[in-house]
Amino acid sequence: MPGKKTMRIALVDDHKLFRKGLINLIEMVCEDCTIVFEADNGIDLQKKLTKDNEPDIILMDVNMPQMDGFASVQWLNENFPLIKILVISMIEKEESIVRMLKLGVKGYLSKDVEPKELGEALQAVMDKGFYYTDFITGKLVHSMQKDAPIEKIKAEAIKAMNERERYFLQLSCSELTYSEIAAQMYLSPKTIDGYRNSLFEKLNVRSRVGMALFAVKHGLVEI
Amino acid sequence: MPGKKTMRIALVDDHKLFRKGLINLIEMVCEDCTIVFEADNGIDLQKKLTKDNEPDIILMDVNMPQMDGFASVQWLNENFPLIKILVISMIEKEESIVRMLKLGVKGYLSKDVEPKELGEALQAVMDKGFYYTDFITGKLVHSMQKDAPIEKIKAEAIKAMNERERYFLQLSCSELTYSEIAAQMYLSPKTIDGYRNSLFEKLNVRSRVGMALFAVKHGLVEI
DNA sequence: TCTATGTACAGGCTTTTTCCTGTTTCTTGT
DNA sequence: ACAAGAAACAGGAAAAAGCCTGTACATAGA
Repeated sequence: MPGKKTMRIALVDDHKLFRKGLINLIEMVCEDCTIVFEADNGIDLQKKLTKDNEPDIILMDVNMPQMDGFASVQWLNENFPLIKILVISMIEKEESIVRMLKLGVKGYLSKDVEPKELGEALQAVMDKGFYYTDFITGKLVHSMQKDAPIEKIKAEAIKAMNERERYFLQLSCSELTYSEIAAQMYLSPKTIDGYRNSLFEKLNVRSRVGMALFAVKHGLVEI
Repeated sequence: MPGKKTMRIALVDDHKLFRKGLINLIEMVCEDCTIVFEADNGIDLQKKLTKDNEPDIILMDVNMPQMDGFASVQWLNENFPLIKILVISMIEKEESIVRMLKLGVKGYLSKDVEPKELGEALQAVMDKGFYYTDFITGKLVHSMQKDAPIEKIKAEAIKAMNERERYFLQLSCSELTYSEIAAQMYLSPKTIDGYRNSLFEKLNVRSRVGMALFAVKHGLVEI
């Protein structure tokens, strides 16, 4: 075994029993690991975490009283951005997983993870900075894809637009007035009136706000 | 070796030499694999792919003349949604990778992949439906995170809002007129005027469209 | 008690948006 | 050559949005 430098770990979970079990596991699978401290929730974490006892990795629960995992991760991002966070949760809802990943956590494990995998996860987070299982990756990819499939009706509406209309739609997603848009497109404001009216009908909206939101929702404009 | 049913594979790549090399590789690492056909690009694929020779997996290049990988995948999604697509590309730009993943490809390999890994990838796609390496997952996660971090100024703007303002902002992201919003909030339209003005200033926008786009961009409202 | 602050609201005004009903011009199919 | 449809444009007008200034009232500090 190569002499790896010791890994400093902290736990945030409201179930004391689970925490103790986890500590046992960690000590089993990882001889170079030190448990720096334990906390019951985010509030408790804020009290116990100081610059003198910064862990390398925090094992974080999601559901906790007072201050949950999301809030805790956010707080850590702002105050201790270098600490790597590994979520250990019973929640396997795609939404939670994706939300946590967006917050930048380095991994997401189920609470009934095998001890062996826990060790691998810790090692991976230390060595390459993250540990994402196939399950998590699958959720992630799925969540990316699901906002792609547009309902058929809308898809047709979008197809019904031509290039000029698309361009007009883009410009409408801004703080330009229609007069300014007209200038930009080298058209009369009255022509812009026509574009707006036909798009309102095609997209089934009643106002410029509705039109802009439609465009954003369906990825027709980047914001 | 368990008797796996034979795996039908097709290749789409404009480099004939590379295709031939790939076929050799596949035959080396996978004895149950059959090459159904090869195509030079998407147009050629459309000609050669029929209901009688549907492969299980298509190995797809990204850069190709006439009809590239993106267009080809899109066409396949619409016409042969069951065929699994494994991208083999020299392009490792995050944007391309993510775009392909959004289109639903089952894996993304580099052209200088080891033969062994190619075999594993094929097997994984057949068995569990996808094959995502750490590299790809990393790109994916990074691309999700990068649109999350809100510039500090904006973050402060968001914090500066109170509950009522947030609610007003939500209602503004609709086709309701301000009068209707006023009714909804049990306030006078004139008060709504005030809300709008203060939000315009806080969020640094000049129109309701700008305000709505801000809200969407920063996840303050779901659309 | 005085004062600053925040919230609700009004009048009055300009600009922008939205919605009509037309005209002209150009292209396209027959 | 001619009808049909589109794209560009106009006049006119109502509704909505946007922008001032200013008042009333409650409430939290000093």
